[in-house]
Amino acid sequence: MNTEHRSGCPINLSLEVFGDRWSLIILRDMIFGGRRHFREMLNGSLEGIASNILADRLKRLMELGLLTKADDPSHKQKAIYSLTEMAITLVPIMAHLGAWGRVWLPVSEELSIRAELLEKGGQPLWEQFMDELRHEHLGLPSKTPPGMPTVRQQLREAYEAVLARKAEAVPLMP
Amino acid sequence: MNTEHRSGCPINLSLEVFGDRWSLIILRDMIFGGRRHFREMLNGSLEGIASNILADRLKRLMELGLLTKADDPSHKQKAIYSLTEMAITLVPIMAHLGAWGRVWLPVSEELSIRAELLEKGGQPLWEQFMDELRHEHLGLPSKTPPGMPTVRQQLREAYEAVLARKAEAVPLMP
DNA sequence: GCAACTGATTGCAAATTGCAAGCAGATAGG
DNA sequence: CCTATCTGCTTGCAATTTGCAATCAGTTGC
Repeated sequence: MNTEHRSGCPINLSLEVFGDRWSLIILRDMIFGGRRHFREMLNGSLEGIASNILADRLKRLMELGLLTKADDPSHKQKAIYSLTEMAITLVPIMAHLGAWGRVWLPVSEELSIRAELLEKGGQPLWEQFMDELRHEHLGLPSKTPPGMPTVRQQLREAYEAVLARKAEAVPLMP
Repeated sequence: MNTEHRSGCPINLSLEVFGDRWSLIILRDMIFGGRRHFREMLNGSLEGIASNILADRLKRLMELGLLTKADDPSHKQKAIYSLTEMAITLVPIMAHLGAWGRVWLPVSEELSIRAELLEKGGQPLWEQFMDELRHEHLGLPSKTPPGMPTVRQQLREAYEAVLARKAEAVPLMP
């Protein structure tokens, strides 16, 4: 890991970690999209990341301690990437970034519904989400009751509801 | 302003605004360091920004609507840069970034004391700080009582207290 | 007059990015 | 088997961005 830092300022050091155009996008897809494999991230990315950049950033994020990599038992060449606690605690920052972008930037409705939900849910929802991520990526026991819908499910359903409503309002095949 | 976006996702759009190594550093120095002039930012920057990059980013941040520029009456070639409301509402994000960096990255004590104070103060302190920034940069009437120390003063005093304590513990000139 | 200061700009080498193609090994279907 | 597809990842190359030093013209204080 690179130990040359521009300064010891917390904001600067945070920027050195994900102050580029791709690192946070990758983490976003892992956190909110549940992606764990190279191809999933490569093909599922809305923004169209290039494979060499993805490989480079995954390596870098591992060196920085935000991700770990393990073999996937289902396929000998498949690797599963997991978030570390360090990355999971980015959830509040993601929520704030989304909330800020929703106010000031030309977001699309279907892609911003998740940010809206996350903003309205506030700290308690973020805590529940981080708990779920710890269960999913670190194998910790989840505190979420079995019957309760997961945060990712809630986000997904809200997203699909918007899509359905838009499809009805402006039908592609009347 | 560039209108080509990679996607309408709020997080992506936010990253397109300050997903680089310098934009947020400049805003940090303006917000927390109170810098308003080109030279102040150029020479005062801990991280050593180059003048062409600074000029480019100031221009870009103006085009994006985060900064405005006005003539300084005291010097015909001097320009004063002001934060817009859009930039002022980044304070909570800065606070979270600082808090995260303080936990996970090798921050220096004297530079992280401000992040610690901002974290402990929470939303109420951020609101007061944003109110002060609106007064300073937008000319709005401040709601802060006259006798009350400003947030920037508090941050500055805490920073200097740490410096003084460290100087005593490890004196340069015994 | 002149040095210091103002917000920049320029030229150039180095690093980073984006894109397409290609890689070897693993697996699935016929 | 045999081939087609999938796996994570690498390579080559052009285009862009960055970092650094030097420079600029106008302004100010002395």
